[in-house]
Amino acid sequence: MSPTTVQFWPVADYDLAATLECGQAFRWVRSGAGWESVVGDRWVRVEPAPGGLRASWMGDESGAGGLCRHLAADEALGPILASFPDDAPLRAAVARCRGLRLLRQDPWECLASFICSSTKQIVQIRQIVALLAEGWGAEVEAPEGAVLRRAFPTPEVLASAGERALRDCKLGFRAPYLLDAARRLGDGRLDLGALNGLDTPAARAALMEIHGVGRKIADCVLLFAYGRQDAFPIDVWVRRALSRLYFPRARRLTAARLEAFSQSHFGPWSGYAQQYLFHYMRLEAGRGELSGGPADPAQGLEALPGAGA
DNA sequence: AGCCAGGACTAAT
DNA sequence: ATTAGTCATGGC
Repeated sequence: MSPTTVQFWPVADYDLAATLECGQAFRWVRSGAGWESVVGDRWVRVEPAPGGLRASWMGDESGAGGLCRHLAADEALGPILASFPDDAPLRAAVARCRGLRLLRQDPWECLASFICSSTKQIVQIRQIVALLAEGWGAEVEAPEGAVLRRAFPTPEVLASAGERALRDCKLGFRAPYLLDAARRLGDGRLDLGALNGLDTPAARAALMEIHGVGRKIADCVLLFAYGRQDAFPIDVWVRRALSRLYFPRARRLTAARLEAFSQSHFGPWSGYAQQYLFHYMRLEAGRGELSGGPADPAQGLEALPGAGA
C-alpha cells in the first residue's frame, strides 16, 4: 500500500525543518528527505521539492486544501518578515531560520499537547504525545512501513481514560490537567469552535479556566491553532531572548514589563516574531541539537547581537 | 549528582 | 500584588 495522492505546491521561503522541528508541533518525524505525520485523520508525508513542497497522503484529493492551509503553504512569508522591526536580534533570527512558518493546528490537539508541555523538554513532549496516540488514537490508513498510524485521541476517549493510565504515559502531575480539559470539552463547558468569535483576551480567559492552563499555554494555543498574532507566548527561552537581546543591562525584568514590550515592539506579526526568536535562541544555544537542548543554556550567547548593536 | 525542561497551582506574605 | 514550595519525569 502506498500513498494514493501526490501533490506539488509552489511556494517560496518554506523551511520544512524549521517549521516542523521548532517546537510548535510534536507529531512530525523525519522520513528520508521529508517528514511524516498524521494530520486530522489522514496519514501525510511532506518533502521539499524544487520551487515548493511535495506532499503525499492516503485517500483522494479532497484533503489537499486543508493540508495546504495546515502547513501555511498558501501564505506569502515575505510581507510577514518585512513587517518585523528592523533590529539586530530579528535580523539575526531571520537570517538563521528564514522559511519557518506557523502551522494552523487543530485546536484540541494543540491544547492537549501544550497541557503536556509544562516543564518538559520538547523531546519528552513528543514522547508523551506519541504514547497518547498509541494508547487512544484511532487507526488511520497508512502505507507500508509508516511510523505514525494513529490519529490524535479525541477529547471524548481521553475523558474516559483513567488518571492512572494517563500517568503511565509520563504525564505526571499533568494527567489531571489533561482530564479536566477533555471533560470540559465533553460536557460543553468549553467550546473550542466558539473561541473564533471572541477577541484574544476573552478567548485566552476561556482557555485559562482549564486547570493547568496558564497564560503561556493559552497563548501557545491562541497562536498555533487560532493564528492570533497578538498572542506572544513567553517561556524560559523567549524570556531569555528578550532579556539578553533587548534588555541586556536590566537586572530584574517583571513579567508585566516583558509582556508590555512584546505587545508594543514586534508589530502586526508579533506571534511570528516570537517563534523566530524562540527557534533562533534554541539553535544557537543548542548548536543545532534541537531535541535535547543545551547542557548549559547560558553558554554561547555572548556572540548574539543585541538590539543596540 | 545535580540541574534543567515551551508552567501552573497553592499558600503565605 | 509578588514570592516560595510543590508537583513527575527524564536527558544531560
